Amino acid sequence: MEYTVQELSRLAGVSTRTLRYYDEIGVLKPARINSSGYRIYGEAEVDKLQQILFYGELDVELRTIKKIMSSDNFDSIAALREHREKLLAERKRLDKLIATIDKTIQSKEGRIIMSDREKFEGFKRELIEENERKYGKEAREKYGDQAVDRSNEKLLNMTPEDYARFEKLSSELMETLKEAFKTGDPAGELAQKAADLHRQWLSFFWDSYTREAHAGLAQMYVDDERFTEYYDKEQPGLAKFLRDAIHIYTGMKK
Amino acid sequence: MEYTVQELSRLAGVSTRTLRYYDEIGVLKPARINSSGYRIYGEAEVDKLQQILFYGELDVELRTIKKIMSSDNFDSIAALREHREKLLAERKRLDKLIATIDKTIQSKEGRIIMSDREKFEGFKRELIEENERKYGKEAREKYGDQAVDRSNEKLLNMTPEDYARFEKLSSELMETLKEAFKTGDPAGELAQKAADLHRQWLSFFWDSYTREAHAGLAQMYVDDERFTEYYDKEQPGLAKFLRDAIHIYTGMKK
DNA sequence: TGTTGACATTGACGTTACGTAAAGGTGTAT
DNA sequence: ATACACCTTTACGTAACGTCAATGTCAACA
Repeated sequence: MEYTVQELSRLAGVSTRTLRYYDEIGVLKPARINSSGYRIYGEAEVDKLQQILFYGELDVELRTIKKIMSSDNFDSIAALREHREKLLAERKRLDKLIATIDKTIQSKEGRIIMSDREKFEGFKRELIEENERKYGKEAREKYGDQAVDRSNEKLLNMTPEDYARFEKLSSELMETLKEAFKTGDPAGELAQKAADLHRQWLSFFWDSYTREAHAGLAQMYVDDERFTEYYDKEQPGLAKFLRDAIHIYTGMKK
Repeated sequence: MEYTVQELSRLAGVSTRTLRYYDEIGVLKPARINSSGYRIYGEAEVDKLQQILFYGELDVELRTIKKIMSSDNFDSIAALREHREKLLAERKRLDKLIATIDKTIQSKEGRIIMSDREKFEGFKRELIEENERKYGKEAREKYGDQAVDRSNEKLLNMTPEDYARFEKLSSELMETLKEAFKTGDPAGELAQKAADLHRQWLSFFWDSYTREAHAGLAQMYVDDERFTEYYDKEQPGLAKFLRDAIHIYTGMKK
C-alpha cells in the first residue's frame, strides 16, 4: 500500500506538517518522490512512523529517535518490547497520580491528612522508585501499614459505577446528617441512619469493619481539628453529633 | 510550611526555572517576596502548583490553566474529579497502545496479519471513540468476533511473570521445532513435543482449545504465506513440518 | 574578618517540534 | 476552462522551558 502525505497523516493521526518536518530532519524519509515532486510512503515507512510515534509517546527526542533507529543493529521487535515495558511503567505512574487525586480530594474535604510530599506523588517520572521507598516508610509510620495502601487500591480499582455510588453515598451521608442534626437527637432514627450510611461509606476504604474501629474513628473526628473542620464547616457541632450517633450505633456509648 | 524556589522545586519535581517562569506569566505567584527579593511560597501555592501539574499532565496549556484557575468560581475539588476521569481515559489509551504493541510484535513475527490502521490504534487521543466503532467492525469482520479481542485482553492482563513465561515458551517452541525438523519425522517424539508446546503457546490467546481449531490454524500456516514466512525464514519447510506434526498431534491427519 | 560555597536574583538568547501563512504548481472532475 | 482539493518550498511564529551570564545574599568556617 502506498500513501501520500495526507493519507499517511490521516492514517497515523499526525499533521502533514509533521511528516514534512520528519522528512526535513531525516527521521522519516518517503519511500520515493513521484514525478510531480510528491512524497510517496510505503509499507516500511508506515512501520517506521509507528515506531517513531511509540518513541515519542515516551518523550524521546526526534534527534535521539533518529540516532537509535538509523543504527544498523536496530532491532525493531526488541524496541517494541522495550516500549511495552515503559508503557506499563507509565500506566503505573498514572495509577499513582489517580491515587494522589483521590487522596487530595479526601484531604481537601478534611477527611484525611496529607503531607506536602504526598501531594506530588506520581509526577516525578525518574524518581518514582526512590520516592516509593521513602514515602512507603513515611506513610506506614503515619497511618499504619495497610490502611491507606489498601484504601487507595480499593478506590483505584473501582469501576466508574462504583465510584459514582461512592460519591453519591458521600453526599447522602452529609444530607442525612444535617437533617438529623436539626432533630438534636443522636439516638433518633435519622441520626442512626446517618451512622449507618457512615458505616457503608467506610466500607469503601476498609477491608474489615469492627464496631470498635468505627467508634474510634468517630472519636477522632472530634479530637483532630482537621477532621472536625470538615463536618463543622457545614454545620458547627456536626462532628460531635456524628460521634455521638456513631457511639450509640456501635453500642460503644460509655 | 514555607518554601524557597529550590525547596518547592525539589518537592514537586520541577526546575527552579519552571517556577520563575510560572511567576513571570502569572500562573503561580509566590505568597510573598522576602527582604532580599527571594520568592517565598506557602501552603496555598503548594496546592496550586499541584493543580497546575495535574492540568499539565493532561496537556492543557499554561495560558488556559491560568484562565481556568483564576476564574472566581473555580472549584478545585470538581477540577480534581475531572482530572481523575481524564487520567482514567489516558490509562485506557495506554492499554490500547500496549495492545497495539503486542499485536505489532505478533505481526512482525508473521503470526497474525495487521492492517495499517490497527498499527496506529491508541495514538490518536481525540478520535479514540470514533476509531473504536470503525475498528471494532473491521476487526470483527476479519478475525471473527472475540478471538482477537479476547487474546489482546489476555496479553494485557498478563503479569510480567506470565509475559516472561510466554516469551520463553515462544522461543522454546522454535528451538524444539528446529531440532525436530532435523529428524525429518513429524510423528517423532521431538515433533510431537513441539506440537504440544504450540498448543500451550496457543493457550495464551485462546479461551478454549479444540483439536479442530488447532489443526485448522496449522493448515493456515501453510496456506497463508505471511504465516509461512515466519517459520520458514528460520528454516525452509518448517511451516509445513509443523502443520504435519500438529495434524498428527490432534489426530486430524487425513 | 575575610572568603568560600550554596543559594538567590534578573536578563537574554537558544531549543524542540511543530503551527501557520504565503505563494505557487498538480490532477481530475465537471 | 475552471474549480477545487491536493501537493510543493520558504519562512516566520510559538510554547515552555534550558542554559548561560552577571550579580547579590547568607551561613559557616579558617
